[in-house]
Amino acid sequence: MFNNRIKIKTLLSGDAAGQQVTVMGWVRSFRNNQFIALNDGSTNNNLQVVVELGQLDEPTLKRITTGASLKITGQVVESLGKGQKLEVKATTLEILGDCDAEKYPLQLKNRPSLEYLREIAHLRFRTNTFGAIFRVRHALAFAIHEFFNKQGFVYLHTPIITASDAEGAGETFRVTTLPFDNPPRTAAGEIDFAEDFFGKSTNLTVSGQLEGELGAMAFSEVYTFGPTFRAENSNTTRHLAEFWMIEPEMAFYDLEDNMNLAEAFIKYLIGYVMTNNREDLEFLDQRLAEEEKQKPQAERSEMGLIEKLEFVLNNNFERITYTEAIRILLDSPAYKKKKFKYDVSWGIDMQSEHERYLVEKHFKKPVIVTNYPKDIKAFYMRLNDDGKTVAAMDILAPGIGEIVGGSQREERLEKLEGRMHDMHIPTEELNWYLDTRRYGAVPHAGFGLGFERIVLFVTGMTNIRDVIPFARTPKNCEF
RNA sequence: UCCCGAAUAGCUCAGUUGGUUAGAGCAUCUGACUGUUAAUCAGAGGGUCACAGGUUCAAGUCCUGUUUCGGGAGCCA
Repeated sequence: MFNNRIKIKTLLSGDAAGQQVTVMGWVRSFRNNQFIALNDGSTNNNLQVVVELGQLDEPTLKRITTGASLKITGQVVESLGKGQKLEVKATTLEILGDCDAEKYPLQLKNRPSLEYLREIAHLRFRTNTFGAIFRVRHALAFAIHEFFNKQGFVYLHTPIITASDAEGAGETFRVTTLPFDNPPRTAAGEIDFAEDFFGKSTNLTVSGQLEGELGAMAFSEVYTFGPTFRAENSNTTRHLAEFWMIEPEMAFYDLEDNMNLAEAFIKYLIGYVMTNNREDLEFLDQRLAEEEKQKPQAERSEMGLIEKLEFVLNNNFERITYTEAIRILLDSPAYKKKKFKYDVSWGIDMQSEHERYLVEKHFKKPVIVTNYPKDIKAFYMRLNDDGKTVAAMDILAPGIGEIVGGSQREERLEKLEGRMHDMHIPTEELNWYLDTRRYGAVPHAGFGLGFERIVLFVTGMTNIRDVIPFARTPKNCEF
């Protein structure tokens, strides 16, 4: 600590009885004009602060409201009450910031809904649910860097503003300083981006992969972890216009190596949180169980949150080829009873219902699907010897769907140019990318993992807007 | 963007077949009590029934449009 207060988590987990301490935090509840439940965000557990009757004057007492911030000094003592081992007997109490109870929109005893809390996202961190979620989110971010650092990867910052959407990963947000009421025009009447800030049309990145590959061709192993932007009009529980993505890129890796890394990576993240955020996970586990109770029997999940995470940790991900996946679907009772809305045949891009069947009904664990038909995958994926499929791999997680998308990259120049030509991707703009295939090309692979999706999976939350502090979605850019 | 559903007090929700003055719990305020654990008990205040039209003697309730939100689908991470 760099100031003279003690964090509530430290206080509660240590043997501090008898010590004189200073604590600061926000009031969660004030009972009996005597007992303050104080929280400072270090843990969901509140510290009980006891003030003697008559110790404070009436006006001060009235200012101790839910949400008010306090500085308290006092002695740590064994609690007389049953709810907690330790409590602090206040000797001085200073109100740092008042909180008008009549106006404060976050009255915890009202059991506010997640939907309501999304509207007051600036205050929702002060709830147990969002406290737990964002401490877990932090831990996952930290674990990501720890994992790659241990493996000798270089953290590469790829650009946020780029000049092309060559990957075709989605609609982009345009970046420009041109006046939109009267932009400069070319002789042909089109907007003249030569006059723009960068002298060309630019947009926010939809992926750092192509730049990541450049780094991998020197450092062998790199990863990116940064914001990504897609201007798709997606209104779902698992899409954001601004999200965070992790994209490792490894030279000398084939598809198999790529899968091994991805699986070890996900398990590392889960394992990290299981040991370092136990209390928060237990809270989220309980929260999920409460929520499941509201659902009809048939819709309830079979496993609790912690149980699910342990299961994933202790079992290998199922690995099947696309062709096998299609065969399983065609042989499934669901298909034979015509339960699928969309038809199944080799060559289709699997629909959500198909992926859910494989993951949630058939295998009941994460599944890695490999070797997809080339026609439904991106140009940079390595063409297999059969000429029909590419060395792609998607990891599908129960309840979330696609959590990882990756592939071995096409390192053979002629084949890559051929694919780009077939898919009408201009090679001139990507000369810098093609240079990696001209000068010392090596087999390499990589994948992208949606950060918020892994946070969803680990916290058991179901709406992606609840696992990012301030969600950006179509028609919503508050805060 | 498409399909389905919703919008009533600060929050969570009821509101019957269209019928008189709009209901509850919690929160808030006032008072009581004082080792409480979402403290408890008593009382009080609090409503443009999302918005705009329409049907009707009469609309929170029926119809149309708009907005926002939720769930599902597509796009994907």
